[in-house]
Parts: sequence; C-alpha cells; structure tokens
Amino acid sequence: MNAPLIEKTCGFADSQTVAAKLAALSHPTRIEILRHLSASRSCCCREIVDHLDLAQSTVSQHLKILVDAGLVRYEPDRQRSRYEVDSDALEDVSASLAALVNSCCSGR
Amino acid sequence: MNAPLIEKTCGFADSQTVAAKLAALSHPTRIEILRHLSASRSCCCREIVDHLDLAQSTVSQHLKILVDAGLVRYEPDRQRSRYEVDSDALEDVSASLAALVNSCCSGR
DNA sequence: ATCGTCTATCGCCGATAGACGATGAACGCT
DNA sequence: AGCGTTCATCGTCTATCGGCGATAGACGAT
Repeated sequence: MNAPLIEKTCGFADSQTVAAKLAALSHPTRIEILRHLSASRSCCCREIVDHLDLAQSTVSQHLKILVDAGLVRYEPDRQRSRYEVDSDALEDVSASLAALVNSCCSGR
Repeated sequence: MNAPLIEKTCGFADSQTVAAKLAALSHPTRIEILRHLSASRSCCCREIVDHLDLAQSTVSQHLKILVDAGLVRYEPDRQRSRYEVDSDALEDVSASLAALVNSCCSGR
C-alpha cells in the first residue's frame, strides 16, 4: 500500500483515526441524534427532524456524517430510511478514547 | 429489560458539554500533543514544536484550545510555559463518552 | 396519472477552524 | 546594555462546518 505516512508517530493507534471518530461525535446535535436513535431502536429521518428543531436537510447531513464515520448503520426501507446505532462501532470509539486516556494517565 | 434509570440519576453531562470536550480531542495534532505531554510528564511549547512539524504559533494555538477545554493545565515558568495533562479531566471525558455509549447500547 | 410524503443532494451563505508569519513582551546570559 | 530564546497574540488567508431553502427521485395512496 502507499502512504505509510504516520510511521513517525510512536506506534500507537494512529491519532488521525481516533480524531476522525471523535469529530463525528463532537457536535451536540449529533449526540442528540444518537440518543434518540438508540432510544427508538431505529428510526427514519423525519422522526428525528420532528424531535429536533432543525431543517430536514440539516438532519440528513448530520446523519450522513454519522454514517460516514461508521457510527450509524443505514438501510433504505421503502421510501423511508432506517438509521440504527452501530453499537460495536460506538463501543470501539469509547474504548479507543479510554485507551488513549489511560496511556496518558498511566504515570500517577 | 429494566429501564436504565441509573444513568439518568448518574447524570451524564448534557450533549453540549460532552461535545465541547470531544471537539477539543477531535484533532490529530492535539491528540499527539496529549501523548507527548503525558510521556514527558510536562513540557514547554518549544519541546512540542520540535516534536511536531508545525509553526510555534500553531502549536501554541492548539495548546490554548486544550487548556480552554480544561484538559491541560498551564503554568508559566520563567520565560517558559509548563503544560501538563489534567488526568482527572481526561478521565472525566472518557467516562462521559463511556456513559453516553453505554446508554446508547443498553438495549441489545 | 396525479398528489403528497419522505429523502438525499445541491447551491449558497456566514462563521469558525487551522495554518502561517510577524511582532513584542519576558527572561537568562554574557 | 545587548543578544538570544521562548512564548502569546494579532492579522491574514483558505478550507471546512453548519445552517437553510430549493429541487429531484422514489414511493404509497387516491
């Protein structure tokens, strides 16, 4: 493969990957979406639009960001869309952060 | 089966607060800074500038963001500055994310 | 066939992030 | 006093974010 670019950062899980996942989580609306999503088990875009007070296009955009980050699964269902929290991915992010924090605090 | 009322009383921080902390962590450079900071116990701006390949002003800016987010402690020391990881704050963020993730995954 | 609903996407915008160089203050050293 | 070092801050530039309305495609219902 090309571009082994982050070789110089001492061989941990690379910062870029962790940062990207956290970036997807670093917006209050997206956290709210995750909460609503998990509370409803799964739901469509409109449902979230009703819950939050934002334009449909905005919500759709936030959902796309979550899907692209791999934190939410997407499945077209008729004319609706089913969005569902990817629990494994979420726990993975949490574990990554925990590992980072742990390695940063391991000397006290 | 039973409702996760424990979380409610344990009070995860509101979305805005969590998002703000995560935002501070959602940049590879800042994660790298945290790692270096913790590995060195504490260090000055210049040290980080040497480690990363960025302008001093850029590094200073990233440090300010981390300090403002409460994740790094700052103490002027002569003409230098001492930056130090705030372990408690870091663990707090990690715990907040864990709580959020947990509440999102509690039904599977 | 047409209408209404639900989505995703596009274009546009203001605001913010992230990078830089330049500058000046604080300090140690000679 | 003068020099070198360290650092925070300012101004600037560009790219991206986050919001919106408008639009078009897909679909169910009438």
